[in-house]
Amino acid sequence: MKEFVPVLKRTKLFSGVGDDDISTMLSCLEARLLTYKKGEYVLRQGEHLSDILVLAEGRLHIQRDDYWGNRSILGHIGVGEIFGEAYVAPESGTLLNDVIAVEDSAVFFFDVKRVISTCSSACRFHTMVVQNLFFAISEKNRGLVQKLDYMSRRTTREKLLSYLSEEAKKQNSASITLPFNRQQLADYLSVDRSAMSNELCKMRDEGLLEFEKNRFRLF
Amino acid sequence: MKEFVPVLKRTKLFSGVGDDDISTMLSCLEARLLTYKKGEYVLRQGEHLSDILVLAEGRLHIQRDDYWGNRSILGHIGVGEIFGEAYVAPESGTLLNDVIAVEDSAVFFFDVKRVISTCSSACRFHTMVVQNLFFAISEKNRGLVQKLDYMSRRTTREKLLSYLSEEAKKQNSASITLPFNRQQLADYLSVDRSAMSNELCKMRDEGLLEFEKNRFRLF
DNA sequence: ACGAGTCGGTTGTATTTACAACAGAAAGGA
DNA sequence: TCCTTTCTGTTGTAAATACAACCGACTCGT
Repeated sequence: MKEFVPVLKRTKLFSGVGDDDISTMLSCLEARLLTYKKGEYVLRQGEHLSDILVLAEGRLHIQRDDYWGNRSILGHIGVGEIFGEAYVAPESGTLLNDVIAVEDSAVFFFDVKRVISTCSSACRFHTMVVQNLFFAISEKNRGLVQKLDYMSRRTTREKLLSYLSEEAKKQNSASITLPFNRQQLADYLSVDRSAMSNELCKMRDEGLLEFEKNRFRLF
Repeated sequence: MKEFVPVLKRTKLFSGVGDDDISTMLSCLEARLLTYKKGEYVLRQGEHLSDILVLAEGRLHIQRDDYWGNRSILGHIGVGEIFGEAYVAPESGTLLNDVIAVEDSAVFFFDVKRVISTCSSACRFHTMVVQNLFFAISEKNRGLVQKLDYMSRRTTREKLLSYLSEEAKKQNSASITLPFNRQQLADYLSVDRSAMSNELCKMRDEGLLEFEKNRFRLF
């Protein structure tokens, strides 16, 4: 478990906490480290959860199998990311998605009650971890609101424009580099890739923007 | 300010905290109470925010004016609700929406740094408030993920089915009562009302469900 | 240099949607 | 009761979308 302290140190959850203090907290929080082989389920839709999770090693997919068995991948979880935090409230409903290891992976489990109950003075940095957690969730929340904003637009063009103009605002420039290729962008905005590609070209022909690969410039 | 203690007592933020302790905490947290006339802005898109807000009195709209000045109402805030929590992280971006008073309103402002830094022993319940806040945001987070799930569907029918079946799961019955009328449901799912109405009737004719007003039964 | 695989753009068609306009039913107030 | 307003369903049309199929450019490993 100690071997992952350097990894934890770089996570949002333990940001600003020293190695020794992280080690101490792992015991204090009764952290558990579970490992998964490629293809195994880490979390299953419909379960209840009372732990905050942090990926220590490997890579995970967030996916959903709908009504008719169609599988869709909603997102990825990389090393150091926090997840599960949306389901740990006492009155919270069950998990809405599956989480699956796409590589051999290791996951830290922290009982949420221990995390948010500041304990004895032994953990000097416990308060900081609580704050880190709070801010991490807050930011995630904003990201979700943001995405909902894009997704609530009716047409592909509107979705693209709202996404691109927001990204331009964020990167503070009319020239922006997207973190997606076309397929990923289409997935993110929940539209058809070819229709989106088509729309992008129309917008370029109308002089609204230009692009090359994942670099865009807005006018 | 004290006059709103009974209101605060019933909020998620102060759930489980006694009247006297709430009064104490109002000072300790340096809470500010601001009032707004009908039509005034409480928050403006693009601003930064470092406070958690709780509506003490009145009613607010969350709205967005898009590119071309089209106004759309994204939601309502009722008495006792917490808002603003998605924007208070130090690295957080600016507000994504406007918040406007649709009635004369009163709003509590709590500086987030004070809220999540547990103070001296004077505030016995400070830890509980931090936990309350955490769980409130966690639940909000789940709600957003849920809505994203509906919205990521491509067709109106799929959106309806995912929403209705989830609601049936939540209400633990095939007969469910929706908290929306048709227009509100259409707004929630970001689809056209008449198209949705049409689709609902088609689904009824196909024997997938039946409904009367906002009572639905799934088959 | 070769072939496999990935990526982005294009096209055509069937499906789905938005939008506008209208009508009947229900609710609520004067 | 009558009038107004709100809610819901219906229809037609123009617009937008999904989907499938295909093509060329590019990358990468051998």
